Amino acid sequence: MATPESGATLESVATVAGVSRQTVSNVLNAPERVAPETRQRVEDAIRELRYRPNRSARSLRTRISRLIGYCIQPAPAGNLNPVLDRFVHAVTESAAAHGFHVLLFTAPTGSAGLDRYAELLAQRAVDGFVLADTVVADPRPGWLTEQGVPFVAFGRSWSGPDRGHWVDVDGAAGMTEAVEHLHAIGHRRIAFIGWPEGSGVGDDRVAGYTAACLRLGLDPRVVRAEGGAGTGRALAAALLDDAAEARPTALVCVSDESAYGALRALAERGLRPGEDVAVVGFDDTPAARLPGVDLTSLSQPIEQIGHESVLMLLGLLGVVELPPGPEHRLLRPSLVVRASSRPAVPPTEA
Amino acid sequence: MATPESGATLESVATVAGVSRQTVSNVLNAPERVAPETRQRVEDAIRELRYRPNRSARSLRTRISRLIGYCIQPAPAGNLNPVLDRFVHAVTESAAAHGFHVLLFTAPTGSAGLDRYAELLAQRAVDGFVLADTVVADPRPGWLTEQGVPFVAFGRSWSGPDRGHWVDVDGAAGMTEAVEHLHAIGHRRIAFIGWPEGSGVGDDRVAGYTAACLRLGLDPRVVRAEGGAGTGRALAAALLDDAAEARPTALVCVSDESAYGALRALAERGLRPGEDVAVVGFDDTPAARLPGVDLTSLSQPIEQIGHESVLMLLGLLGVVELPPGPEHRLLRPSLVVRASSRPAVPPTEA
DNA sequence: ATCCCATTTTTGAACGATCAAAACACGCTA
DNA sequence: TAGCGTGTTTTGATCGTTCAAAAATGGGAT
Repeated sequence: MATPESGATLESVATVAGVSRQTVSNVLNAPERVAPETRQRVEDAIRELRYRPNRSARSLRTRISRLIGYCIQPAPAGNLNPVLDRFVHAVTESAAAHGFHVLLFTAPTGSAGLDRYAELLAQRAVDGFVLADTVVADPRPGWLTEQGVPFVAFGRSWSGPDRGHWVDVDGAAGMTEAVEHLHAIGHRRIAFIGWPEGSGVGDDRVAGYTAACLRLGLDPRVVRAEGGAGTGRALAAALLDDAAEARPTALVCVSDESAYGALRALAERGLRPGEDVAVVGFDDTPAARLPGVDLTSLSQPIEQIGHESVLMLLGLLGVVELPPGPEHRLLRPSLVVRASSRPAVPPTEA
Repeated sequence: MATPESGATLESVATVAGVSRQTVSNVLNAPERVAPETRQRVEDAIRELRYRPNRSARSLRTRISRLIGYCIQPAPAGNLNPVLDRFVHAVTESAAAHGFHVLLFTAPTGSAGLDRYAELLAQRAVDGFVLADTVVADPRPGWLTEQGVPFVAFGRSWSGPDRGHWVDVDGAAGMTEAVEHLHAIGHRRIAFIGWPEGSGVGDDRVAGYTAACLRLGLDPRVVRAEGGAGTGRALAAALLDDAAEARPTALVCVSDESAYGALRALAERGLRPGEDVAVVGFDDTPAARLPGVDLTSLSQPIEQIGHESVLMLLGLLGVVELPPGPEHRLLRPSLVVRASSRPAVPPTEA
């Protein structure tokens, strides 16, 4: 019948191979200690019985669960950010390569959610955490550091001391690249549509834009407001309704969402994206590549971030040797040029 | 210092409370067997020591891991389906209410991925599975049933015998509601933009559309092709370029993606959605509610599906008593009416 | 033949919980 | 007083693995 016979244990494998428990265990955990011939016999028995070590038993003895905790925040309604989706996938995949799995849980945001982390630790359900959705003044990095819990965050801690290990995207570098691209195809009046000061991520991106402008001898022009597509539309509208000689020929947006708003503002004025006014977003959301949208955007190397986060965490856990680098990694986003900034009939320059 | 003192065990709690291990265990698992006064003393000790049962130890003894396996498929590039995101969240939340957590893993699609499921089972890492992304001829329900593994699928098995427990959305009912809505606001020539025959989900939706048309005395008109937004645009274009008296006044689309394509076809012809031609989609993706899109769509009760899936699975596991219902639940989507089908200046009818 | 050392294998104990059954306490009846 | 039944608590065994230390094995040197 060849049922999977999930009842195989170390003991039963040992019996079949004619050795003791511990020898089987050694074949799995320290093969070099076992004589080659014995090893072969044991491996055959393992295959024959389809043996897999029982996770709970192993975890009980070693105090390592081989599980990584990952908290999914309640997604705000109408959120079209599939970035975290890809991130989770990458984390899961990278973890699997080392026999680890991801344990999902939910928790309220802010310090109210710390209980859930504490609970999992007390139960010894996880060995460490990967944090995403980190926000300004996030209590988690500090708390976890205090507790001595291994963790890696996707996103710097923007306020307070920079505690713990993290991997992040260099938003400033990305925006600089965007400005340089626009400059290269002829644009000279490039404005920035951003968020209010105080959001770490937003400030980082503005900084990259401003630096690039200054370096290229352009006047930085930044407008800011709280919000998504709706706000982007309003901010863009104001810029586009400027007198013709002051009106920007290119809009760099802090996010794809703002950029969608900006595109709408263009459409309402009969302006063609890419031809009359260039638009660049950030995140490279799936909608950006839809026909008829075709938004130039900065793509985050999400898969790599997930991979590096896991590697860093496994390093902290002593599962792999920690690469010699620093406690953090800053990865560059890559500019994906589409129609919204391409054809570049270069605007006539004053 | 009040460190979390994660070293508390049954034994240490017992010592503090002046009772034996087993009594503490009983307080947790069968409180009615313990004298009220003793119980109080034990509960105090538990609080004082911040004791939480060690998951591995418990799981080793009881053979229940309190983990639910969930496989995330490699998302196809450019996938803008946030439905599964919400589903995972709902599953995680519902599971937490019963002390369960979700274990994420990845696996290739098709029968090549079954190994990963087998591996987790052999390790006794999970108690059962929640399946999503079920497709036609999905090998998983059959295999899991054969193995006697508890599982619940989001989505019927459309081909072969209907094996196992599932929760699904009644696509036919949704489409019927869409047609009735369009009929009520005056439309008489309602066409359907669908997928080729053979996709269970697509066929279900067409069936609902056709049934409604016949009941209302309308001529069903179905066009089909493989694909997403691009295809939707092409199919809609063909319909809209019909002679005026044959041209449909409303388009019911098998998915929001097709609907976005259809909207684009309208725009290219200077037709206003909702006023000249009504459009209805399916899924209520976030983009549907964007200003300037405003697509009427059928919203799937994802949270409820997640919740019911977990409940059903826990029933199979004997954790909660199985509700008396059948092996499956079919939930109705709800129609969210937006501008693309609203103002209904009713088209003049022949 | 004896002893020593390095290599390989085996034996008890432990991880922290629950199960099954035994022991204890107490009031009631015969 | 012995015996019984009910309610409460404790004791020993066990789940499947790994750790630590002990035991066996096999040469080579003395």
